[in-house]
Amino acid sequence: MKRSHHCGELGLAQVGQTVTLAGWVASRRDHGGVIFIDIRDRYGLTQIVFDSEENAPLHSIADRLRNEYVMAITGNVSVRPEESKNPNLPTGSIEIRANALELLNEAKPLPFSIEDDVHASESLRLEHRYLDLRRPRMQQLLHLRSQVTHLTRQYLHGLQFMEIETPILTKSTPEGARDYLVPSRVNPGDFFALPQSPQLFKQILMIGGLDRYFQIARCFRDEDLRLDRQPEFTQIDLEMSFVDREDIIQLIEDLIRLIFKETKQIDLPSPFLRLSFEESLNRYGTDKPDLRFDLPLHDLYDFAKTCDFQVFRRAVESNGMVKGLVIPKGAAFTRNRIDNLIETAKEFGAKGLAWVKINEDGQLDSSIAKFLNAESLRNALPTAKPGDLLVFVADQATIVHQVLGRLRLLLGEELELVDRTRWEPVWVLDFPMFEYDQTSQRYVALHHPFTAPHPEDTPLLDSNPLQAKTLAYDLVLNGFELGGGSIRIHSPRQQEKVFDLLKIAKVEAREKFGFLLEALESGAPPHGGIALGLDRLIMLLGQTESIRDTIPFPKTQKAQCLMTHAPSSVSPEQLQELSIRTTAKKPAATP
RNA sequence: GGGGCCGUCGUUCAGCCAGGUUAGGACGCCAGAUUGUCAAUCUGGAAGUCGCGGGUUCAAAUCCCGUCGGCCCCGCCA
Repeated sequence: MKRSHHCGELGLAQVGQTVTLAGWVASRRDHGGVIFIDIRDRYGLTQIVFDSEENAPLHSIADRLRNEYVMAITGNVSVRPEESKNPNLPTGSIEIRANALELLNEAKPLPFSIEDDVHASESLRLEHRYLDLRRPRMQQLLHLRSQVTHLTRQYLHGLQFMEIETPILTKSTPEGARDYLVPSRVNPGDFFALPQSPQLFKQILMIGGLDRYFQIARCFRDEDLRLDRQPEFTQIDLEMSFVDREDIIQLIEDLIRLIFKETKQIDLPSPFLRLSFEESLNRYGTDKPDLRFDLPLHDLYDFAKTCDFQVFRRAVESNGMVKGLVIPKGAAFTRNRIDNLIETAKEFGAKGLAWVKINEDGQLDSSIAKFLNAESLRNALPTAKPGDLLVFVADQATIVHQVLGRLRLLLGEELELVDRTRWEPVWVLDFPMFEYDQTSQRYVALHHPFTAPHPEDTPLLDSNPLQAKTLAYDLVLNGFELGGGSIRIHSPRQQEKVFDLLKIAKVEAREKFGFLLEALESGAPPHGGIALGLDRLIMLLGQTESIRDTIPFPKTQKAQCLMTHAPSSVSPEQLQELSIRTTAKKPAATP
């Protein structure tokens, strides 16, 4: 029995036809003389009727059907009695009156039932992912993912991009994330690394004259997991020659707008908003701002400089800052709630959190009342209204931004300031080239060491590297970093200078990136590119709360696969063949 | 490496704070009934070493310590 239709397509138009459907028993309602079976496949549900008066032998076979049995049925498409139509089901105005049934497979009782509002815990779902994947919601997300990669390929192919694969077994590089290592059997003691990104290879491709490259690239980073972070993830990775920053921004904006329009009928703004790194940090305390709500950080430098509150004055006098949030209707917060807010601020790294309530009558109620001059506070925060709560953090800039940036997000959620129907893409531009790392006493690249500086900032590499800005760009959507890229350095002299500044010794640079430096000396075109996090894009587009829902077989927070139980120990023979001895306490697997 | 929440029939929860009945509900499962359901219904039934180990106690799901696992966060993620 071969299926003639799928389970989501039959309607009144097919009434009278004999059809064959195949799928899983989604639900079974046994009324004695008549049995209703919902048959499910990827496309939908269709109700099958087994009537003992019409076909007694078949009815008694159907009596054996249980949830998730796999079957094929043949029958006639019939109009349902008017009062039995189901408006909630796309196929709800018809049913199939069965006249043949082939039981293709049985299923034992399941650990959880296949339904969209899952009651099962996520670990149970991951352990039995094959069942979880039968849920329409999971299938919908994977379909969305497939649609997005298809649109991307179509769009980029249309623009003369070539899809090119880069190695999965590659070279470990210093800096950046921890590498996943793969031992080389034929080179005892040597290791491949799985790529954190195809960065170097795509630059080499440009030098190779391939001009426009893209790849739906799997990337690996051996770092701890988060809600939006998996150790293996997928990037829409591309690189172009003879382009400037604007070309790439345009190209990506068009792609993202196309994806949102085609898959969700959402019109994203054109052009996307842009913020400099500095503006973003000053206003939102982060370089990945969620712009679905306002609640900006207010600078209180002038107020702090002249106020009587020592903590504030000392902060600005020692190169720190004082910033605050104006929390709408916050004056109604109980003392307890404010205390909790202070605790949270401390957890985020603040030494404390000063607060001022502006009561409805305009009177101030504050933890620092005796130091406050109401007049100068009003001047400093003209937008603050009666009924608001002001909170302040005084510290070094990084702390102030981190604490207030996170409080902003927290309050945005708690006070339901976030408009979930809004989509706020924003480019964050002009990142500094370097940060100074106190622990290692050296500069570190904010983006990566191949990022080109602004042409007008090039002299700063010699005079004041921390002031130099790059031609990097991050695309942020609703507070999630969707991707980032840059125009790359194509001059070998400039690349060496950056390695020098990063204190990557010449020998080391030659050893790790020698092929790149050499390639740069062989006629490298100006080039640049970007990588977009596909999983996060699907997570946002699909409006699901975890990146794991967008990946068919994700890892748990301990980077394990609950279904296959990977990673696992291997036999001593395997290890010996690879010239590897482990110091782990765990015994090796027995063969 | 650190902080927080959680772990009880197949599943999901209650019980734990204040130790003491036969550890209870719902869904699922099994059997029977049932010709218009679509969360079908009705009747009956089976099902739990309370994550694991140790301790306190006359007595531990409950209190204490450790450990394992899941999730969220910090660090980390150029």
